[in-house]
Amino acid sequence: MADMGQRAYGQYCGLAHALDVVGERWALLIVRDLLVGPRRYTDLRRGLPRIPTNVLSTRLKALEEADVVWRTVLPRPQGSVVYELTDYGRDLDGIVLALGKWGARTMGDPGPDDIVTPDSLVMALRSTFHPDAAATLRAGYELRIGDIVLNAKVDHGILEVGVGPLPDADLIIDGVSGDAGPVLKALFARELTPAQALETGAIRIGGNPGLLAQFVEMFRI
Amino acid sequence: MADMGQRAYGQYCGLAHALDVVGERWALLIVRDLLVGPRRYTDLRRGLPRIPTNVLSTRLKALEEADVVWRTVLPRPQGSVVYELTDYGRDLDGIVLALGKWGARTMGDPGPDDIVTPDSLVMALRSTFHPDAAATLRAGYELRIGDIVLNAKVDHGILEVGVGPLPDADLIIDGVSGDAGPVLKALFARELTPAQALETGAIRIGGNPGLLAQFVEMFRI
DNA sequence: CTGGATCCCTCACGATACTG
DNA sequence: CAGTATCGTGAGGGATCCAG
Repeated sequence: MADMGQRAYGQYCGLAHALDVVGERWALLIVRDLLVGPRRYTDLRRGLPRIPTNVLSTRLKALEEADVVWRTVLPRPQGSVVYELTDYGRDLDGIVLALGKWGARTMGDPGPDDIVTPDSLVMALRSTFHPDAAATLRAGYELRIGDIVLNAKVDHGILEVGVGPLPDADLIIDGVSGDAGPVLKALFARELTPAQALETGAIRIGGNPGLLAQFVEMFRI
Repeated sequence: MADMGQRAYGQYCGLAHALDVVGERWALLIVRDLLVGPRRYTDLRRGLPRIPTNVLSTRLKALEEADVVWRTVLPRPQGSVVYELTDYGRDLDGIVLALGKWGARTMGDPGPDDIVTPDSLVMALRSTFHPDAAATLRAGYELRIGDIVLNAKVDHGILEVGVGPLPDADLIIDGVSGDAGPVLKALFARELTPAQALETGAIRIGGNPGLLAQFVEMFRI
């Protein structure tokens, strides 16, 4: 803040101010992970392996000062530090989802060093969800992408996604290969039909197979 | 693009890719101005006085390559270069508006060197507009902020804003002083009532004064 | 082990001058 | 008008180190 004078955009404008707050490199990716839930410093590092630790701590401090992020020291038994979004920070939810959806439309195939993280997948599911295609549905899903396991519950147009398994899932979708990310993207972008994905072995399913077609219907890039 | 490998976020994620495209410094401010209309290189420089010219040309090239921006050379009589958004770029409209609205909520008072530009004001009006407060209204407005003149037309929940006067405006609002930006923000944030603004001389109005209260009703930070 | 701080190096950005 | 060229600086990248 103190040294922001030199790098400021010099405009009295809501967008310029927003970019002062969350426009710096890595900031919105930190927010993305915190939108999934409170995270510790080490969780954030794991979710953002390429972020330098000094940048992470600088961003967290700036976001805290801007009232986007909240830093809590858990009393006991761990005394550990937890970062979570403030109400103001949580108001970025729709923006992050929309920007992720916008970016997904021109996302090619992953580079050799590109990774997929649990938190980014949670947000990817949420950002591609079409409530109207789920208006009359109530079901639970478990997704396995590489070694990531997600749970998703749909209840009449409302989607909830989290990290971890769903024991009583109605449908289990298992992206078999290492490139399960592109497979999921191809399904959501309608470049691949569920039938093709099953035939080629790109995915395997468990539970009620009849739910797969509608599942894919609910998500669209 | 060629040298993006080093600076990439290393994540196969829609948001990360969006940030690769429009996440660099100045990029979204360029998009903001282009959302108002096609602009020439010099127009963009005027709207973003603090941007280094090499950064502007670098961004424009990258945005063009990412299919966000379109570069046209007008045939004649001017042969001048015009930048405009592609359909894909125009899909950022809602995101830019939402981010601007989000940022406006924590925007303090302008710094001594902060400026207000016509394009940023157009977007500020659009981002704070509440259609439901204008559902049954049809009216035209002319706003004068410093030496900036804007026109706004409301037609049953639809708002259109542009740069320039509106000869047959139903209401003319004139922010008198040099800090007309904060006055407008105070009005939209409900920190100042229209009556107070008139009494203190912060604004003057022409046309039908009865329209002022509803005008202020339509915009809210 | 978590939650950082510190160091060095490089390149993106900022400022300015200049050109077709 | 629409950029390119040049050069200095500081934010970001990468590795290591340290306190609780």
